[in-house]
Amino acid sequence: MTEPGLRATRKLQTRQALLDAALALLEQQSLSSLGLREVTRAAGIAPAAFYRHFADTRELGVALVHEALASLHAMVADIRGQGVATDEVIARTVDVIAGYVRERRAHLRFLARERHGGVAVVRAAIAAEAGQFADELAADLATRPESRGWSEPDLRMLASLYVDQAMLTATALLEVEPDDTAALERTLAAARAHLRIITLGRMHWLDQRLAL
Amino acid sequence: MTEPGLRATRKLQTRQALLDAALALLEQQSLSSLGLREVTRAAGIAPAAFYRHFADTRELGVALVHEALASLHAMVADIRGQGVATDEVIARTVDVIAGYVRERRAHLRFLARERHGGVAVVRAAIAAEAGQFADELAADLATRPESRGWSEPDLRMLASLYVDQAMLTATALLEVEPDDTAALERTLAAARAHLRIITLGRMHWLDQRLAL
DNA sequence: CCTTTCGGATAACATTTGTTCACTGAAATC
DNA sequence: GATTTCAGTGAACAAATGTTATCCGAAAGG
Repeated sequence: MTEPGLRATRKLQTRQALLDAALALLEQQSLSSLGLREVTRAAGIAPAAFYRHFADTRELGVALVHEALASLHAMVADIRGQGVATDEVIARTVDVIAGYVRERRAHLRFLARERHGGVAVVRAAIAAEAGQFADELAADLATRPESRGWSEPDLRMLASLYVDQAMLTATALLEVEPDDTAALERTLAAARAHLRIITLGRMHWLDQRLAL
Repeated sequence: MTEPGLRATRKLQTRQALLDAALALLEQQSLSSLGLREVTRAAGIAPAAFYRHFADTRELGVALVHEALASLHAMVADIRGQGVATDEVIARTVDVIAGYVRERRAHLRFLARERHGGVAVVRAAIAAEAGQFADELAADLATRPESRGWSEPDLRMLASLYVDQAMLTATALLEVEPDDTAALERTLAAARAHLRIITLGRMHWLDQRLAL
């Protein structure tokens, strides 16, 4: 394994500057309207230098997807690592989401905006990562005692519901003004209630498959 | 009440041409990158004529929101109008959503894209309409026998969960190729399962408020 | 130490953009 | 029937865009 090299690290620095500048600009617009010159101007480099790192703003968008989800992976691993009781899981999950919204607001806004945005490759990148998340969660759910009797596809289905719901909670939190504590608590309460309904449904999934 | 007038109807026609052209263009990009000239070109009128109808492309976006949701209101009223048994509701709901995706694909894609998109006024317009939907649904749920014992805020919470889930199902269907029947059926099955979990959770909401 | 590599700067280009202004001609008003 | 209203045209503008080619200088490699 070789050293990074001085030139390579400098290159990574300006690449990061481009990503940071783009992320800041994307709080007020979407990727398909993000201009190449706009980004280089904000990053403090010449327009032509952009091509040393990305061919497109679309390609830059894909890089942002991976950057945004790298930190999220670690965070989720944190929850499922420690074995918590079921009644704590809901509270802890919502707290973790809220913390992520607080700390990585720009990243999350980008994901929410581009998940159904105008750039196909970015949509695909996000969908792939979200699917992987659901896979990981399904594998984790399979180890829990509550999942006795659950088929593998059903667990995957449940996991995707949780992932979707987490994303929904996160985007709802994005709409809340960060210092509006009343609205924040209202949103958090709704998120907890939604999770509780899903958990209740999960508990009774095997009760009466045909009776419903 | 006066007649529409010949000139007024002609104006409405070109306005509609602008909306149609914009909607077509927005299948491959998002509103914040939609150009005024681009729209007028596709609609077949001079760029300057745009200002006779909208001040902005943002304003055009808001008009599109209302156009998209007008037809949806009628559709939802259709479901809740006829009293169907609970076990049919899930199947019918998913069918209606699937039908809407088939018939109003472009409108729905626009809504999904701009719900968290880069244009604040459009986001606000969509959020307002979605909230109204949840209100209507909550009022409808209150009349049903299954809702005995539910508080009003809890019904509102449940309604918003249903609305969110419907939107999620619709956007999932948008990602499916229209002629890929296998993928379509897979997506529909997942949607039905998700709805069933929520419905099960709803049935047991009052069971054990504190036990969870 | 000399040569190659390569991230970045500078300058120029053809296009496209939003907005304005004065205009035209047909519908509406009196 | 004369006059006013007004949706749409055509031309012009300054500004901004993506992309290319050429050059510079420092790091990397021999």
